[in-house]
Amino acid sequence: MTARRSFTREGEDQRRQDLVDATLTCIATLGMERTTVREIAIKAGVTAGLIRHYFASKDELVLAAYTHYVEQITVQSREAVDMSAAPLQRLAIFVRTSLTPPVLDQTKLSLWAGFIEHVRTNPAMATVHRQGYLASRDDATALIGAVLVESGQRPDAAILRRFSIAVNAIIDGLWLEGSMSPDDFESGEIV
Amino acid sequence: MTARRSFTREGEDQRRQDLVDATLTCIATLGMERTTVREIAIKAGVTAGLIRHYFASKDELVLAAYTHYVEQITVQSREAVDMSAAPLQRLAIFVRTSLTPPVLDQTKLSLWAGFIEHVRTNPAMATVHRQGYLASRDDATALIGAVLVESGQRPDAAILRRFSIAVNAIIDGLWLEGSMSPDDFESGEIV
DNA sequence: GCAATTATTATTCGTTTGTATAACAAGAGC
DNA sequence: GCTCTTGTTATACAAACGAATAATAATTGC
Repeated sequence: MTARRSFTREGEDQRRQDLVDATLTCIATLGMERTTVREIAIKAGVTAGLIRHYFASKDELVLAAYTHYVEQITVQSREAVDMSAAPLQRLAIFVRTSLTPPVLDQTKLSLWAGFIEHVRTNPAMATVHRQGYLASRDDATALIGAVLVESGQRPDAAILRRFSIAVNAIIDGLWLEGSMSPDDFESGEIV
Repeated sequence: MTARRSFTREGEDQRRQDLVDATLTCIATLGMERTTVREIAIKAGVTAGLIRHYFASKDELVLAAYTHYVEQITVQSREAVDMSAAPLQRLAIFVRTSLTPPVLDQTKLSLWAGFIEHVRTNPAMATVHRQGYLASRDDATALIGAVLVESGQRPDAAILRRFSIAVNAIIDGLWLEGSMSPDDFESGEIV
């Protein structure tokens, strides 16, 4: 009588990844408040109950999604940089990558904002965040150090630290403004 | 039988302000997700039903809270600046004010992040946000323009625009990093 | 092919949410 | 002191949430 939905069994890794992707899409488009397990399930093309089969709780799924998000960012920025040539050029590419789509994107901002609250209150989220941030700053520090060496200066640790913080801050700030009100800037003006 | 809570009648303006303040405190400490009308009511020292007597919906209360928040920021930064002397010094104070407590504060970041989602999806919130942002940039533009004039340069509109965007971005970026991981910076290092 | 396994669907549960309504009591006007 | 207004409390309600359980069908191993 009650015609059941037909379904196919994906592999475990595939399903988990589908659910993580659906979660990220959901947070980015709807915001964290309206990201419910039912909405995630719809986006992933499954029913809500399945989520509990792969993740013990919604919080655990969100943590997995955040972890994937952070990893993706660091991997992407490294991939964009490492094959190129001169130090200054590498730094320029690093900046450009951070300030053009798909990194510069309004939905990415929503994603980021949605995670913030959890980062502040959930220790596991905080750990993931911290590691991602430090990795990103290490990358920036290495790039800047290479530029300084190239220009003949000796990379003093304190100065290097200040430079990398400043570069990171400028990128973050421009990213923030660019993502928040994209209509206020012409294409390419930010870079 | 049913001993009722005793209460006193505050004036209308006072009550509305109390509810707005309680809402801001709630979002800042608990995050937007856990900011419920009941929690707000507890923080304001009233029962949940009263909220509907002053605000047609929770969304309307959140909008009122955001409006108050934006106004407070612009007023505070203007108050800190306008009495002082030389243009360059005024700009320095403007920057310093933006990067020291109470503006630089972890809970302020939560507040800000909590509002973001609503700004993107709620037109009324978007309007308030846009006006606040433009006002802030106008202030920065005026300060920078004065500095340029003082240093003998003629304030070209395009250059001025770029400078003010850059200053705003740096402030925002440093504010972001300082608010997010306060332990990573020594006191005063950011400024 | 057939039986065992388990990934997936379907349904249910208790709680919490925003909102609506009813009951009451504090303060104002006379 | 009494009545009237309305700010405030208390209760109720439907919807939605995360989670738990039961039922079923797709796949695997033989």
